[in-house]
Amino acid sequence: MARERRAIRRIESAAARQVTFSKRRRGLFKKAEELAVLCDADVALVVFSSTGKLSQFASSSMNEIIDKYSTHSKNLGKSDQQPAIDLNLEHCKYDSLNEQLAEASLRLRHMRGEELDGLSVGELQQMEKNLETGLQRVLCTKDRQFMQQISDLQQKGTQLAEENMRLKNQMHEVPTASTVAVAEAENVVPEDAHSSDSVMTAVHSGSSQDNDDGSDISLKLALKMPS
Amino acid sequence: MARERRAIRRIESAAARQVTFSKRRRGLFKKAEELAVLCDADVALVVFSSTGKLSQFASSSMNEIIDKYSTHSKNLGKSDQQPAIDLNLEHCKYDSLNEQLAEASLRLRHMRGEELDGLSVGELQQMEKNLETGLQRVLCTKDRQFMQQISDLQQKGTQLAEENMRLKNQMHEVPTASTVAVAEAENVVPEDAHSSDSVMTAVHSGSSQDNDDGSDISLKLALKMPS
DNA sequence: ACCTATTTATAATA
DNA sequence: TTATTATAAATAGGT
Repeated sequence: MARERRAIRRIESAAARQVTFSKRRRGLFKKAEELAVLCDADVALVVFSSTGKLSQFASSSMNEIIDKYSTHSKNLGKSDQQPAIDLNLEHCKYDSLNEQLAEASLRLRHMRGEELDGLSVGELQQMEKNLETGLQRVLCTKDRQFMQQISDLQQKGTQLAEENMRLKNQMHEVPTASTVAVAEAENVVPEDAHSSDSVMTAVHSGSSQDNDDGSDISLKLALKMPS
Repeated sequence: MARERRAIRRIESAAARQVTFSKRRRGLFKKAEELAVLCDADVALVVFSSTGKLSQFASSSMNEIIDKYSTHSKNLGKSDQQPAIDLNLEHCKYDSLNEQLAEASLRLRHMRGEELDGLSVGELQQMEKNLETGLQRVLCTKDRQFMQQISDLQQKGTQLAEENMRLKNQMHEVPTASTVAVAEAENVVPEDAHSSDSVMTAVHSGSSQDNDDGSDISLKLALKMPS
Protein backbone atom coordinates (compact mmCIF):
# COMPACT_ATOMS: atom_id res chain seq x y z
CA MET A 1 0.00 0.00 0.00
CA ALA A 2 2.57 2.43 -0.79
CA ARG A 3 5.39 3.18 -3.09
CA GLU A 4 4.86 -0.17 -4.58
CA ARG A 5 2.43 -2.93 -4.02
CA ARG A 6 3.71 -5.83 -1.98
CA ALA A 7 2.55 -9.32 -2.71
CA ILE A 8 1.03 -10.92 0.35
CA ARG A 9 3.55 -13.65 1.00
CA ARG A 10 6.25 -14.22 3.54
CA ILE A 11 8.92 -11.53 3.44
CA GLU A 12 12.22 -13.31 3.08
CA SER A 13 14.52 -10.62 4.37
CA ALA A 14 14.46 -10.82 8.14
CA ALA A 15 15.20 -7.13 8.50
CA ALA A 16 12.44 -6.05 6.16
CA ARG A 17 10.12 -8.54 7.81
CA GLN A 18 10.81 -7.03 11.20
CA VAL A 19 10.19 -3.50 9.96
CA THR A 20 6.98 -4.45 8.28
CA PHE A 21 5.92 -6.39 11.33
CA SER A 22 6.35 -3.35 13.53
CA LYS A 23 4.45 -1.06 11.25
CA ARG A 24 1.62 -3.39 10.47
CA ARG A 25 1.25 -4.60 13.98
CA ARG A 26 0.70 -1.06 15.15
CA GLY A 27 -1.86 -0.54 12.42
CA LEU A 28 -3.65 -3.77 13.22
CA PHE A 29 -3.91 -3.00 16.90
CA LYS A 30 -5.17 0.46 16.18
CA LYS A 31 -7.87 -0.87 13.92
CA ALA A 32 -8.82 -3.51 16.43
CA GLU A 33 -9.40 -0.86 19.03
CA GLU A 34 -11.28 1.36 16.64
CA LEU A 35 -13.63 -1.48 15.78
CA ALA A 36 -14.23 -2.15 19.44
CA VAL A 37 -14.98 1.48 20.22
CA LEU A 38 -16.94 2.43 17.13
CA CYS A 39 -19.12 -0.64 17.04
CA ASP A 40 -19.27 -1.49 20.70
CA ALA A 41 -17.71 -4.85 19.94
CA ASP A 42 -15.61 -7.05 22.14
CA VAL A 43 -12.28 -7.63 20.45
CA ALA A 44 -9.32 -9.73 21.43
CA LEU A 45 -6.13 -9.85 19.41
CA VAL A 46 -3.07 -11.95 20.11
CA VAL A 47 0.05 -11.76 18.00
CA PHE A 48 3.24 -13.75 18.25
CA SER A 49 6.07 -12.43 16.14
CA SER A 50 8.19 -14.88 14.23
CA THR A 51 10.71 -14.52 17.03
CA GLY A 52 8.09 -15.58 19.54
CA LYS A 53 7.39 -12.23 21.11
CA LEU A 54 3.84 -11.71 22.28
CA SER A 55 1.64 -8.67 21.80
CA GLN A 56 -1.98 -8.53 22.75
CA PHE A 57 -5.00 -6.30 22.74
CA ALA A 58 -8.37 -6.79 24.35
CA SER A 59 -11.22 -4.32 24.39
CA SER A 60 -12.27 -5.61 27.79
CA SER A 61 -10.40 -8.37 29.54
CA MET A 62 -8.45 -10.90 27.55
CA ASN A 63 -9.37 -13.76 29.83
CA GLU A 64 -12.98 -12.76 29.80
CA ILE A 65 -13.06 -12.75 26.03
CA ILE A 66 -11.21 -16.02 25.81
CA ASP A 67 -13.69 -17.54 28.20
CA LYS A 68 -16.55 -16.17 26.19
CA TYR A 69 -14.93 -17.54 23.08
CA SER A 70 -14.48 -20.96 24.59
CA THR A 71 -18.05 -21.05 25.77
CA HIS A 72 -19.40 -19.70 22.53
CA SER A 73 -17.53 -22.02 20.23
CA LYS A 74 -18.43 -24.96 22.47
CA ASN A 75 -15.67 -26.79 20.72
CA LEU A 76 -13.60 -27.43 23.77
CA GLY A 77 -14.27 -26.41 27.31
CA LYS A 78 -10.86 -27.72 28.07
CA SER A 79 -8.34 -24.97 28.63
CA ASP A 80 -9.58 -23.16 31.70
CA GLN A 81 -7.48 -20.08 32.10
CA GLN A 82 -7.12 -18.90 35.59
CA PRO A 83 -7.28 -15.13 35.83
CA ALA A 84 -3.56 -14.73 35.51
CA ILE A 85 -2.90 -11.11 34.76
CA ASP A 86 -3.66 -8.30 37.10
CA LEU A 87 -3.89 -5.13 35.23
CA ASN A 88 -6.36 -4.38 37.93
CA LEU A 89 -4.96 -1.08 38.96
CA GLU A 90 -5.06 0.27 35.44
CA HIS A 91 -8.23 -1.58 34.80
CA CYS A 92 -10.09 -0.01 37.68
CA LYS A 93 -9.21 3.47 36.61
CA TYR A 94 -10.17 2.57 33.11
CA ASP A 95 -13.49 1.09 34.13
CA SER A 96 -14.27 4.04 36.29
CA LEU A 97 -13.58 6.39 33.41
CA ASN A 98 -15.70 4.30 31.15
CA GLU A 99 -18.55 4.45 33.61
CA GLN A 100 -18.29 8.17 33.97
CA LEU A 101 -18.23 8.58 30.24
CA ALA A 102 -21.24 6.34 29.83
CA GLU A 103 -23.17 8.34 32.34
CA ALA A 104 -22.22 11.67 30.85
CA SER A 105 -23.14 10.39 27.44
CA LEU A 106 -26.48 9.15 28.70
CA ARG A 107 -27.20 12.48 30.28
CA LEU A 108 -26.38 14.22 27.04
CA ARG A 109 -28.72 11.94 25.19
CA HIS A 110 -31.40 12.69 27.71
CA MET A 111 -30.83 16.40 27.24
CA ARG A 112 -31.32 15.87 23.53
CA GLY A 113 -34.57 14.14 24.29
CA GLU A 114 -33.41 10.62 23.58
CA GLU A 115 -34.01 7.47 25.61
CA LEU A 116 -36.41 9.17 27.97
CA ASP A 117 -38.79 6.28 28.38
CA GLY A 118 -37.16 4.88 31.47
CA LEU A 119 -37.30 8.14 33.39
CA SER A 120 -39.73 8.97 36.13
CA VAL A 121 -42.03 11.94 35.98
CA GLY A 122 -39.94 13.66 38.62
CA GLU A 123 -36.77 13.19 36.63
CA LEU A 124 -38.52 14.50 33.56
CA GLN A 125 -39.62 17.60 35.41
CA GLN A 126 -36.08 18.18 36.60
CA MET A 127 -34.83 17.84 33.05
CA GLU A 128 -37.47 20.22 31.85
CA LYS A 129 -36.29 22.77 34.36
CA ASN A 130 -32.65 22.29 33.37
CA LEU A 131 -33.45 22.56 29.69
CA GLU A 132 -35.46 25.72 30.18
CA THR A 133 -32.67 27.26 32.20
CA GLY A 134 -30.09 26.25 29.63
CA LEU A 135 -32.20 27.54 26.80
CA GLN A 136 -32.71 30.88 28.52
CA ARG A 137 -28.99 31.24 29.09
CA VAL A 138 -28.16 30.32 25.54
CA LEU A 139 -30.63 32.87 24.27
CA CYS A 140 -29.20 35.54 26.53
CA THR A 141 -25.68 34.79 25.40
CA LYS A 142 -26.72 34.85 21.79
CA ASP A 143 -28.47 38.18 22.19
CA ARG A 144 -25.47 39.58 23.95
CA GLN A 145 -23.23 38.54 21.10
CA PHE A 146 -25.58 39.97 18.52
CA MET A 147 -25.66 43.24 20.38
CA GLN A 148 -21.90 43.24 20.62
CA GLN A 149 -21.62 42.76 16.88
CA ILE A 150 -24.09 45.55 16.25
CA SER A 151 -22.28 47.84 18.61
CA ASP A 152 -18.99 47.06 16.90
CA LEU A 153 -20.51 47.82 13.56
CA GLN A 154 -22.00 51.06 14.77
CA GLN A 155 -18.65 52.12 16.07
CA LYS A 156 -17.04 51.25 12.79
CA GLY A 157 -19.75 53.20 11.01
CA THR A 158 -19.12 56.24 13.13
CA GLN A 159 -15.43 56.07 12.46
CA LEU A 160 -16.02 55.83 8.75
CA ALA A 161 -18.46 58.68 8.78
CA GLU A 162 -15.92 60.82 10.60
CA GLU A 163 -13.24 59.82 8.15
CA ASN A 164 -15.59 60.72 5.36
CA MET A 165 -16.22 64.13 6.87
CA ARG A 166 -12.54 64.70 7.32
CA LEU A 167 -11.85 63.85 3.72
CA LYS A 168 -14.54 66.19 2.55
CA ASN A 169 -13.02 68.98 4.56
CA GLN A 170 -9.61 68.22 3.12
CA MET A 171 -11.11 68.46 -0.33
CA HIS A 172 -12.42 71.91 0.45
CA GLU A 173 -9.05 73.05 1.68
CA VAL A 174 -7.09 71.92 -1.36
CA PRO A 175 -6.17 75.20 -2.98
CA THR A 176 -5.30 73.94 -6.48
CA ALA A 177 -8.35 71.74 -6.92
CA SER A 178 -11.00 72.85 -9.33
CA THR A 179 -14.47 73.45 -7.97
CA VAL A 180 -15.73 70.76 -10.27
CA ALA A 181 -13.47 68.15 -8.65
CA VAL A 182 -14.62 69.18 -5.21
CA ALA A 183 -18.22 68.95 -6.25
CA GLU A 184 -17.69 65.45 -7.56
CA ALA A 185 -16.02 64.37 -4.36
CA GLU A 186 -18.92 65.53 -2.25
CA ASN A 187 -20.84 62.28 -2.35
CA VAL A 188 -18.02 59.84 -2.19
CA VAL A 189 -18.38 57.04 0.29
CA PRO A 190 -15.61 54.58 1.15
CA GLU A 191 -16.11 51.26 -0.63
CA ASP A 192 -13.91 48.92 1.38
CA ALA A 193 -16.05 48.92 4.47
CA HIS A 194 -15.73 45.22 5.10
CA SER A 195 -12.73 44.34 7.15
CA SER A 196 -13.74 42.38 10.24
CA ASP A 197 -15.67 39.11 10.65
CA SER A 198 -18.97 40.68 9.97
CA VAL A 199 -19.67 42.55 6.82
CA MET A 200 -21.14 45.96 6.68
CA THR A 201 -22.46 46.50 3.22
CA ALA A 202 -23.23 50.17 3.34
CA VAL A 203 -23.44 53.12 5.64
CA HIS A 204 -26.21 55.55 5.05
CA SER A 205 -27.77 58.29 7.06
CA GLY A 206 -30.80 59.71 5.35
CA SER A 207 -31.06 63.18 6.78
CA SER A 208 -29.30 62.89 10.08
CA GLN A 209 -26.82 65.48 11.16
CA ASP A 210 -26.55 64.32 14.75
CA ASN A 211 -23.92 61.61 14.55
CA ASP A 212 -22.14 62.81 17.66
CA ASP A 213 -22.13 59.35 19.18
CA GLY A 214 -22.85 57.06 16.29
CA SER A 215 -25.88 55.86 18.17
CA ASP A 216 -28.30 57.11 15.59
CA ILE A 217 -26.51 55.93 12.51
CA SER A 218 -28.60 53.69 10.35
CA LEU A 219 -26.74 50.57 9.26
CA LYS A 220 -27.39 47.86 6.77
CA LEU A 221 -26.02 44.72 8.41
CA ALA A 222 -25.13 41.45 6.82
CA LEU A 223 -24.10 39.14 9.63
CA LYS A 224 -22.52 35.86 8.81
CA MET A 225 -24.53 33.10 10.46
CA PRO A 226 -23.38 29.55 9.81
CA SER A 227 -26.47 27.36 9.49
CA MET B 1 -11.00 7.29 6.29
CA ALA B 2 -13.42 8.40 3.83
CA ARG B 3 -15.79 11.12 2.80
CA GLU B 4 -15.43 12.58 6.19
CA ARG B 5 -13.40 11.80 9.23
CA ARG B 6 -15.26 9.90 11.90
CA ALA B 7 -14.50 10.43 15.54
CA ILE B 8 -13.53 7.18 17.21
CA ARG B 9 -16.39 6.78 19.61
CA ARG B 10 -19.40 4.55 19.79
CA ILE B 11 -21.69 5.02 16.81
CA GLU B 12 -25.10 5.80 18.22
CA SER B 13 -27.23 4.81 15.27
CA ALA B 14 -27.63 1.06 15.43
CA ALA B 15 -27.96 0.79 11.67
CA ALA B 16 -24.84 2.79 10.95
CA ARG B 17 -23.01 0.86 13.65
CA GLN B 18 -23.90 -2.41 11.99
CA VAL B 19 -22.77 -1.22 8.58
CA THR B 20 -19.49 0.07 9.93
CA PHE B 21 -19.00 -3.11 11.88
CA SER B 22 -19.34 -5.23 8.76
CA LYS B 23 -16.92 -3.16 6.79
CA ARG B 24 -14.31 -2.68 9.45
CA ARG B 25 -14.44 -6.25 10.59
CA ARG B 26 -13.66 -7.38 7.09
CA GLY B 27 -10.77 -4.93 6.93
CA LEU B 28 -9.44 -5.99 10.31
CA PHE B 29 -9.50 -9.67 9.46
CA LYS B 30 -7.82 -9.01 6.18
CA LYS B 31 -5.03 -7.11 7.85
CA ALA B 32 -4.66 -9.75 10.51
CA GLU B 33 -4.14 -12.38 7.88
CA GLU B 34 -1.76 -10.20 5.92
CA LEU B 35 0.35 -9.64 9.00
CA ALA B 36 0.45 -13.37 9.66
CA VAL B 37 1.49 -14.19 6.12
CA LEU B 38 3.88 -11.33 5.46
CA CYS B 39 5.70 -11.51 8.74
CA ASP B 40 5.31 -15.16 9.54
CA ALA B 41 3.53 -14.28 12.75
CA ASP B 42 1.00 -16.23 14.69
CA VAL B 43 -2.16 -14.20 14.92
CA ALA B 44 -5.43 -14.85 16.68
CA LEU B 45 -8.36 -12.50 16.47
CA VAL B 46 -11.69 -12.88 18.23
CA VAL B 47 -14.52 -10.43 17.72
CA PHE B 48 -17.91 -10.36 19.38
CA SER B 49 -20.36 -7.97 17.77
CA SER B 50 -22.50 -5.85 20.04
CA THR B 51 -25.27 -8.33 19.35
CA GLY B 52 -23.06 -11.14 20.62
CA LYS B 53 -22.16 -12.73 17.31
CA LEU B 54 -18.71 -14.30 17.20
CA SER B 55 -16.16 -14.01 14.42
CA GLN B 56 -12.68 -15.35 14.66
CA PHE B 57 -9.45 -15.65 12.77
CA ALA B 58 -6.37 -17.63 13.61
CA SER B 59 -3.30 -18.01 11.47
CA SER B 60 -2.82 -21.51 12.84
CA SER B 61 -5.13 -23.04 15.41
CA MET B 62 -7.08 -20.81 17.72
CA ASN B 63 -6.74 -23.13 20.67
CA GLU B 64 -3.06 -23.52 20.07
CA ILE B 65 -2.57 -19.79 20.10
CA ILE B 66 -4.71 -19.35 23.16
CA ASP B 67 -2.69 -21.97 24.95
CA LYS B 68 0.52 -20.31 23.91
CA TYR B 69 -0.88 -17.03 25.12
CA SER B 70 -1.84 -18.50 28.48
CA THR B 71 1.61 -19.94 28.92
CA HIS B 72 3.20 -16.65 28.12
CA SER B 73 0.90 -14.81 30.49
CA LYS B 74 1.71 -17.18 33.31
CA ASN B 75 5.40 -16.85 32.70
CA LEU B 76 5.15 -13.14 32.62
CA GLY B 77 3.39 -12.95 35.90
CA LYS B 78 3.95 -9.46 37.11
CA SER B 79 7.12 -8.59 35.26
CA ASP B 80 5.97 -7.01 32.04
CA GLN B 81 8.37 -8.01 29.37
CA GLN B 82 7.06 -6.22 26.31
CA PRO B 83 5.03 -3.45 27.79
CA ALA B 84 5.90 -1.16 24.92
CA ILE B 85 2.96 -1.66 22.63
CA ASP B 86 0.53 -2.74 25.24
CA LEU B 87 1.06 -0.04 27.75
CA ASN B 88 1.14 2.54 25.03
CA LEU B 89 -2.16 1.30 23.79
CA GLU B 90 -3.60 1.33 27.26
CA HIS B 91 -2.23 4.77 27.71
CA CYS B 92 -3.80 5.95 24.48
CA LYS B 93 -7.10 4.46 25.41
CA TYR B 94 -6.88 6.08 28.77
CA ASP B 95 -6.03 9.48 27.38
CA SER B 96 -8.69 9.16 24.77
CA LEU B 97 -11.26 8.32 27.42
CA ASN B 98 -10.22 11.25 29.47
CA GLU B 99 -10.58 13.51 26.47
CA GLN B 100 -13.99 12.16 25.66
CA LEU B 101 -15.10 12.60 29.22
CA ALA B 102 -13.89 16.17 29.29
CA GLU B 103 -15.71 16.92 26.09
CA ALA B 104 -18.92 15.28 27.21
CA SER B 105 -18.77 17.16 30.44
CA LEU B 106 -18.20 20.45 28.66
CA ARG B 107 -21.14 19.78 26.40
CA LEU B 108 -23.31 19.06 29.40
CA ARG B 109 -22.27 22.32 30.98
CA HIS B 110 -23.07 24.10 27.74
CA MET B 111 -26.47 22.47 27.69
CA ARG B 112 -27.06 23.81 31.16
CA GLY B 113 -26.13 27.25 29.92
CA GLU B 114 -22.70 27.43 31.48
CA GLU B 115 -19.43 28.57 29.93
CA LEU B 116 -21.11 29.84 26.81
CA ASP B 117 -18.95 32.90 26.30
CA GLY B 118 -16.44 31.25 24.02
CA LEU B 119 -19.06 29.99 21.59
CA SER B 120 -19.84 31.50 18.24
CA VAL B 121 -23.26 32.71 17.28
CA GLY B 122 -23.63 29.71 15.00
CA GLU B 123 -22.80 27.30 17.80
CA LEU B 124 -25.23 29.07 20.06
CA GLN B 125 -27.97 28.76 17.49
CA GLN B 126 -27.25 25.06 17.12
CA MET B 127 -27.46 24.67 20.88
CA GLU B 128 -30.69 26.59 20.95
CA LYS B 129 -32.12 24.19 18.39
CA ASN B 130 -30.92 21.16 20.34
CA LEU B 131 -32.30 22.50 23.58
CA GLU B 132 -35.65 23.24 22.05
CA THR B 133 -35.82 19.79 20.53
CA GLY B 134 -34.82 18.19 23.79
CA LEU B 135 -37.32 20.24 25.74
CA GLN B 136 -40.10 19.33 23.37
CA ARG B 137 -39.29 15.66 23.67
CA VAL B 138 -39.09 15.81 27.42
CA LEU B 139 -42.47 17.52 27.55
CA CYS B 140 -43.98 14.93 25.22
CA THR B 141 -42.60 12.08 27.29
CA LYS B 142 -43.84 13.65 30.50
CA ASP B 143 -47.31 14.12 29.08
CA ARG B 144 -47.35 10.58 27.83
CA GLN B 145 -46.46 9.29 31.27
CA PHE B 146 -49.11 11.43 32.92
CA MET B 147 -51.70 10.15 30.52
CA GLN B 148 -50.58 6.61 31.11
CA GLN B 149 -50.96 7.06 34.85
CA ILE B 150 -54.41 8.56 34.42
CA SER B 151 -55.43 5.80 32.11
CA ASP B 152 -54.20 3.20 34.58
CA LEU B 153 -56.11 4.86 37.36
CA GLN B 154 -59.28 5.06 35.30
CA GLN B 155 -59.03 1.40 34.51
CA LYS B 156 -58.50 0.56 38.13
CA GLY B 157 -61.45 2.75 39.04
CA THR B 158 -63.67 0.96 36.57
CA GLN B 159 -62.61 -2.39 37.93
CA LEU B 160 -63.33 -1.33 41.47
CA ALA B 161 -66.71 0.09 40.53
CA GLU B 162 -67.60 -3.15 38.84
CA GLU B 163 -66.45 -5.11 41.84
CA ASN B 164 -68.53 -2.85 44.01
CA MET B 165 -71.59 -3.43 41.86
CA ARG B 166 -71.02 -7.16 41.93
CA LEU B 167 -70.80 -7.16 45.71
CA LYS B 168 -74.00 -5.18 45.99
CA ASN B 169 -75.80 -7.69 43.81
CA GLN B 170 -74.45 -10.55 45.89
CA MET B 171 -75.81 -8.86 48.96
CA HIS B 172 -79.23 -8.65 47.40
CA GLU B 173 -79.13 -12.31 46.53
CA VAL B 174 -78.21 -13.53 50.01
CA PRO B 175 -81.43 -15.18 51.18
CA THR B 176 -80.69 -15.31 54.92
CA ALA B 177 -79.41 -11.75 55.29
CA SER B 178 -81.59 -9.23 56.99
CA THR B 179 -82.72 -6.22 55.00
CA VAL B 180 -80.90 -4.00 57.44
CA ALA B 181 -77.56 -5.64 56.68
CA VAL B 182 -78.15 -5.20 52.98
CA ALA B 183 -79.01 -1.60 53.43
CA GLU B 184 -75.82 -0.99 55.38
CA ALA B 185 -73.74 -2.64 52.68
CA GLU B 186 -75.08 -0.33 50.02
CA ASN B 187 -72.50 2.40 50.45
CA VAL B 188 -69.47 0.30 51.16
CA VAL B 189 -66.35 1.15 49.16
CA PRO B 190 -63.22 -0.99 49.14
CA GLU B 191 -60.49 0.51 51.31
CA ASP B 192 -57.37 -1.11 49.89
CA ALA B 193 -57.41 0.78 46.64
CA HIS B 194 -53.70 1.49 46.66
CA SER B 195 -51.73 -1.30 45.13
CA SER B 196 -49.64 -0.01 42.27
CA ASP B 197 -47.08 2.82 42.06
CA SER B 198 -49.58 5.56 41.98
CA VAL B 199 -52.13 6.00 44.70
CA MET B 200 -55.78 6.45 44.15
CA THR B 201 -57.27 7.83 47.31
CA ALA B 202 -60.94 7.41 46.60
CA VAL B 203 -63.44 6.55 43.95
CA HIS B 204 -66.65 8.44 43.94
CA SER B 205 -69.39 8.98 41.43
CA GLY B 206 -71.92 11.45 42.64
CA SER B 207 -75.06 10.38 40.85
CA SER B 208 -73.69 8.65 37.81
CA GLN B 209 -75.12 5.39 36.64
CA ASP B 210 -73.24 5.40 33.33
CA ASN B 211 -69.94 3.77 34.22
CA ASP B 212 -70.00 1.44 31.21
CA ASP B 213 -66.56 2.49 30.10
CA GLY B 214 -65.07 4.10 33.11
CA SER B 215 -64.58 7.19 30.99
CA ASP B 216 -66.90 9.28 33.07
CA ILE B 217 -65.76 8.20 36.46
CA SER B 218 -64.64 11.03 38.64
CA LEU B 219 -61.36 10.30 40.35
CA LYS B 220 -59.42 11.94 43.09
CA LEU B 221 -55.82 11.49 42.08
CA ALA B 222 -52.79 11.65 44.25
CA LEU B 223 -49.80 11.25 41.96
CA LYS B 224 -46.42 10.70 43.46
CA MET B 225 -44.05 13.23 42.01
CA PRO B 226 -40.57 13.22 43.40
CA SER B 227 -39.29 16.63 42.36
C1' DA C 1 12.84 7.37 13.41
C1' DC C 2 10.90 10.33 9.62
C1' DC C 3 9.12 11.21 4.74
C1' DT C 4 5.83 10.86 0.96
C1' DA C 5 4.10 8.59 -3.24
C1' DT C 6 0.95 5.19 -3.54
C1' DT C 7 -2.15 1.84 -2.27
C1' DT C 8 -5.97 0.66 0.85
C1' DA C 9 -9.65 1.29 3.80
C1' DT C 10 -13.79 3.22 4.46
C1' DA C 11 -17.86 6.99 5.36
C1' DA C 12 -21.58 8.56 3.19
C1' DT C 13 -24.73 7.41 -0.07
C1' DA C 14 -27.74 5.03 -3.25
C1' DT D 1 -26.29 -6.54 1.64
C1' DT D 2 -23.55 -4.64 -2.28
C1' DA D 3 -21.68 -0.91 -5.15
C1' DT D 4 -19.82 3.63 -5.76
C1' DT D 5 -16.67 7.14 -4.94
C1' DA D 6 -14.42 10.99 -2.62
C1' DT D 7 -11.35 11.15 1.10
C1' DA D 8 -8.86 9.71 5.08
C1' DA D 9 -5.37 6.33 6.57
C1' DA D 10 -1.90 3.00 6.16
C1' DT D 11 2.25 1.90 4.53
C1' DA D 12 6.60 0.44 1.19
C1' DG D 13 10.64 1.97 0.13
C1' DG D 14 13.85 5.56 1.02
C1' DT D 15 16.64 8.74 4.11
